[in-house]
Amino acid sequence: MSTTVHAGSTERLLTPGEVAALFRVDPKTVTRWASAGRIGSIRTPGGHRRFRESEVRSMLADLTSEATLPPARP
Amino acid sequence: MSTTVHAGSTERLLTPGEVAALFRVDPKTVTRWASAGRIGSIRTPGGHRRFRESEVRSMLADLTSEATLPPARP
DNA sequence: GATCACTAGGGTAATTAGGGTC
DNA sequence: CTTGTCCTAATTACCCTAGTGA
Repeated sequence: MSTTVHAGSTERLLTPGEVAALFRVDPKTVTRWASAGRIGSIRTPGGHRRFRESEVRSMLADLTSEATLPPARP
Repeated sequence: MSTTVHAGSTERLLTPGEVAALFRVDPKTVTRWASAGRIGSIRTPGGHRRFRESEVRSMLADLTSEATLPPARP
């Protein structure tokens, strides 16, 4: 089947180990995220998982979103 | 110059426990710093926090220059 | 065809988050 | 006002063996 895999697939896929290194977690944890549906995953014919780099980077963009810097007073 | 954050994915991350060990405080205290916006943090999909090593080192450097600087001698 | 690194899967400890209190 | 400690629930880390990927 020649599907339209040519257009938007310039997307780089990351392995569980690579994603784990970016988040500073164990590769098994990344697998658990995929099983829980917290992160999109693509399975190889053999059952291994691959993750979209753009999606992973979007999650990492959550920098300093804890507090909304209140008016600093001296 | 200031630290630019546009390529931050290659940044090494530290766990709350590691940061706590560096500052000699309780991990709970590190969590409070993050909640107060005193330190930047990245959240894993599971809700756990990760901290940038470079930022932590900068804060540690500030502590060193706080009172450990004797009169500079020529 | 054979080798090596990585991954899936399950099960059990260790960390962390969150609130409340001193 | 900041820190340390109490609790419970959730998330994560490390153990193993077999299969997949390159």
